[in-house]
Amino acid sequence: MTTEPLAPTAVAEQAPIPARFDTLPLDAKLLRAVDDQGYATMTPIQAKAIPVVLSGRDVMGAAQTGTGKTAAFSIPLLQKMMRHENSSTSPARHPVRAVVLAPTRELADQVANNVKAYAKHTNLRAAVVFGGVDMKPQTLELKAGVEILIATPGRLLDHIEAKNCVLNQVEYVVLDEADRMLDIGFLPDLQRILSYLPKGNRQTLLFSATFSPEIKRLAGSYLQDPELIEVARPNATASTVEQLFISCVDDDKRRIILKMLRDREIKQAIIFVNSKLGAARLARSFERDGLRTAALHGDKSQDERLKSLAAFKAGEVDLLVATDVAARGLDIADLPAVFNFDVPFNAEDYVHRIGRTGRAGASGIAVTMVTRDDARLVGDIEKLIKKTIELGTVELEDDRPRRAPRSYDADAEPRRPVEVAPRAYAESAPRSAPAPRRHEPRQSRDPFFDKPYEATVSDSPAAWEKSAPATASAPARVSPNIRPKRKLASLLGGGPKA
DNA sequence: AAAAAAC
Repeated sequence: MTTEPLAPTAVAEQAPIPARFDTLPLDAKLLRAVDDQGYATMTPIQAKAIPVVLSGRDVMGAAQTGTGKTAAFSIPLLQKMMRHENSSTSPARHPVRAVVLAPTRELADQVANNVKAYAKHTNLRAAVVFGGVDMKPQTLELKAGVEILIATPGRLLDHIEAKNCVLNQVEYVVLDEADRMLDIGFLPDLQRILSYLPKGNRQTLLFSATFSPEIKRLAGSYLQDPELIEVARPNATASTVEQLFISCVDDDKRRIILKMLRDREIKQAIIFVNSKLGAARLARSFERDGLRTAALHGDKSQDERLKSLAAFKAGEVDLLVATDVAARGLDIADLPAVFNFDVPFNAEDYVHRIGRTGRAGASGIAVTMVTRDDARLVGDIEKLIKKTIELGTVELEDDRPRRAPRSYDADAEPRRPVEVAPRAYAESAPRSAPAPRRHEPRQSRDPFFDKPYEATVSDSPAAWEKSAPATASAPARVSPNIRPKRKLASLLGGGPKA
């Protein structure tokens, strides 16, 4: 019996070599499309789920945000459907065989674009239908024949009842964001849709990053002999997202966000709020601050919604102020940060909101503004994700008379008193180098981004202006990521109105 | 306390 410790190298964990897509029994047309997308190796959920979906089993799949769930169901789905692939132009030869449901229009659109990309070398046809836009173009597409139909529930029912599509040959049903699709708000529509599908022989696939025990139980009644695939504990947040709570008062939220954007040199961020009106107002406020801002919420026309999202994805705006319409599924490449201006009412929504950053292995930061009234919601979140999140404060340089402090934990024993000045979170940085952590996208779209920038800890507009590198050739910049349309001093002077 | 999803 030896007690000799193993050499460190001997116990060092060998990272498993990720399996490649081309080791799977997939048609060359699909492998080519996957390769076209730039993917070679599978994520854990893909490696586990694809063979099971191919085997024909029902699946309930849980994996963290940003780990490739869409590909995990759409690639094997297409593979199975290719067995009856045909090049006929007759609509009758292209009956709807797969229905994919998503909880928001933008997500349905995104999923459809993904499915179309994977299907592009096949003869399978995919289409998306969602509300808020003219039905006619969708109707024409449906009548021309579509094998894979991606939809939001309401508009799909509209088309079914208008007899624009027939679902009596559907073999596959996918619920993306399945726990949302099964919750009380969607369940009636979902059940009606399912009532139009043939009984029996159907493969059902449920995917989400969050599954409550109740939803899991409910989901079981929609599945036959399902395989439960969990590559992480359900409700786990992505490990690539650094999370932070900031104890504050309502009046300071906006300026704290501005300060953190600047101190951490955050290029782009989604700011989540709990109401449509709040989103519209906050977006206007950031706009007045001179920041390139777009709003995304359900009171906007669908045209405006799609434009806001497209402008944000294109980097034409830096801030997207959104309600929970943007909480789930949306894939915005290399988004460096998410702010919760309001703590979400549902802890699950917190997981999804912060999952807009830190996707596909990129790093991200998620900052949640917490007031005293939010104590219970914060508790719910930490319980759900089984994690305690660092709670800090951000000092604003501020001469204004203040109301009595009402920040979260103001009276309690400070839980984790942290000064969120730039250096407080640079754990890896030595004290002598108090540089703020930078959240660089993998590919910088901003030629100014890597320019040296002297961070300041001041929140005063005057100091903010001073820190801007002004040259004759380049316009004055307050930070590499925030481009003022007007002088900030004239905008921020006096701070926000109560 | 809200949002989302059909017209």
